[in-house]
Amino acid sequence: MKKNPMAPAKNENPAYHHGNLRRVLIDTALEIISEQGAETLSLRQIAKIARVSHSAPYRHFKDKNAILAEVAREGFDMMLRQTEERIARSRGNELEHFAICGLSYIDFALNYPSHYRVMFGTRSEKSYFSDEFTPESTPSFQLLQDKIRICQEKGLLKAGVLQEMTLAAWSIVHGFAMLRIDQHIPDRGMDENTLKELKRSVVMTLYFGLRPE
Amino acid sequence: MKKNPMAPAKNENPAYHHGNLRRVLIDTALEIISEQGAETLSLRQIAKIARVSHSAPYRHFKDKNAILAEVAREGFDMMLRQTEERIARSRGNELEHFAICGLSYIDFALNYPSHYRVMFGTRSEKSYFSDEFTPESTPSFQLLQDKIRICQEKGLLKAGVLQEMTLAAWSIVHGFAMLRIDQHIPDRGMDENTLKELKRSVVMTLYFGLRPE
DNA sequence: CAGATATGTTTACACTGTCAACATTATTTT
DNA sequence: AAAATAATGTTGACAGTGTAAACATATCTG
Repeated sequence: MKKNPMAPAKNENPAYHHGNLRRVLIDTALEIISEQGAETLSLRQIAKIARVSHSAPYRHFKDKNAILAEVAREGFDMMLRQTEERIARSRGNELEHFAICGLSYIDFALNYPSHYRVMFGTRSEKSYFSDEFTPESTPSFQLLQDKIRICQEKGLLKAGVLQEMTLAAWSIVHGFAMLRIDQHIPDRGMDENTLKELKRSVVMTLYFGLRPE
Repeated sequence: MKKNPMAPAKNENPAYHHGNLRRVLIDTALEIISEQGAETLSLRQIAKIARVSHSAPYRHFKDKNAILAEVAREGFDMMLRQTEERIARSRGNELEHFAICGLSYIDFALNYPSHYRVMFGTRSEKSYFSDEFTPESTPSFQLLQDKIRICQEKGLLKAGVLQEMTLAAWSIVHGFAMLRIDQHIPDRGMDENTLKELKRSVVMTLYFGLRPE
C-alpha cells in the first residue's frame, strides 16, 4: 500500500534508508548548478556528492529531468511567495504593486539564478517541462496580469490588449534577468548601487511604456 | 606552410579530402539544432550525418564548443547585415531606424532560432564564448546604441543615461525573443498576423518607454 | 620525386543516463 | 511475533558521449 503521507520526517539519523534522500538530491543539484551551471550537471555527480550509489536517485525520480522539473516547480513557488509578501508589506497603491511585481521578478532571478535558469531554460522536446505546464499558466504570471488589469481599470495604466501588455512587461524583466544571469551584461565594476539603478531603470522604462497618455 | 586562402572551392567531388568539411559540419550542426535543439547535439551525430569518422571534426575545430562558437559568430554577422540592410532600405527618419533595430532583432531571432539560441545561450564557465567576446561588444549592439544616441540628440527619444536606455531596449527584445523561441509563449492558434501584432506591441511599448516627455 | 603538411580513420579511455538484477531495510498483514 | 510486501538502496551492464593518441592517406611544396 501507499506510504502514510503524514509521516515524512521521522528517521533523523542518516542510515541506509535516511528517508530524506529526495530532499538531499534536490539541494545537491542546486548547489552544483550554482557552481557550474545546469548544462554540465550530471546525475552521477549528484549521487556521489550525496554519498549514494549512482542509481539511487532513480528510486526518487523518474529520470534526470524529473529532478530539474522539481527544481523548477519549487522555484515558481518561491517566486510567487516572495512577490506576494512584498506586495503585502507595501502600503502603496495598485501601481506600486505592479512595479513590485516587476522588481520582485528581477530580484528573484538574480538571487536564485540556479532556480531561474532551470525554470526558464530551453524548452526542448526532451525537456523536463510537461506540456500543460507553461510559465504563462503560472500563478506568478497570473499575478502580474491581474495587477496590470487592475491598474488599467483604475486608469493607472493605459488601455490596451491585456495579454499584449503583460507579454511586454514579462519580456523586459525576463530579458534583463536572462542577460544578467547568463553574464551577457558584463559586471566589470558593477557595484550594488549600479545594479539597483539598472533594475530601477528597466522597471521605469516599462512603466513609461505602459502608462496612460 | 599555410593553405592558400584564395583556393577554397576546388575539389568538387566528395573524396577523402573533400575540402569543405568545415562548412558541412557547421551546416549539419545548424540542421540538428533546428530539429532537436542545441542541448542534445553531439559531435558524433554531426560526424555521422556528414558521413565522416567521429574524430574528423577535430581537424577543423578545437572541440565541440568551437563549432558552436563559429555558429554564434556567423549569427552575429547575419544579424548585423540584415539590420543594416533594412535600415538602408527604409526612407524614414532616425526614429524609424531605431524601431527597425528592435524589429529586426526580433525577426532575426525568430527566423534563425538555432543561431540565436547558440548566440545567447547560457554563458557558463566551459562555454564556447571567449571572455573578450561579449554580446555588448557586438556591432549589432553598438548599432542599437548609436541609433538611440542619435535619436536622443535629435530629441526623438528622451534624455537619459545611454547605457541604461540601451539595456532596457535590449532587454525587452531579447526577452520577447527568448520567450518565443523557448516556447514559453504557447502558440496555440497564433497565426502570422497575431505574431506580427505582438512584435509591434513590444516595440511600441519600448518606444513609449523611451520617448520624450 | 620526396618530404612535409593537411586531413582523414581507428583505437582507447573516462564519463554519462538508464535499466535490470540483486540486497537490505521498513512497513503491513496475518 | 512471523511472514509477506513495499520501499529504498547497491552492483553491473549497456549504448552513447567528448576527446586524445597513434596511425593512414591524400595533397601540396620544394
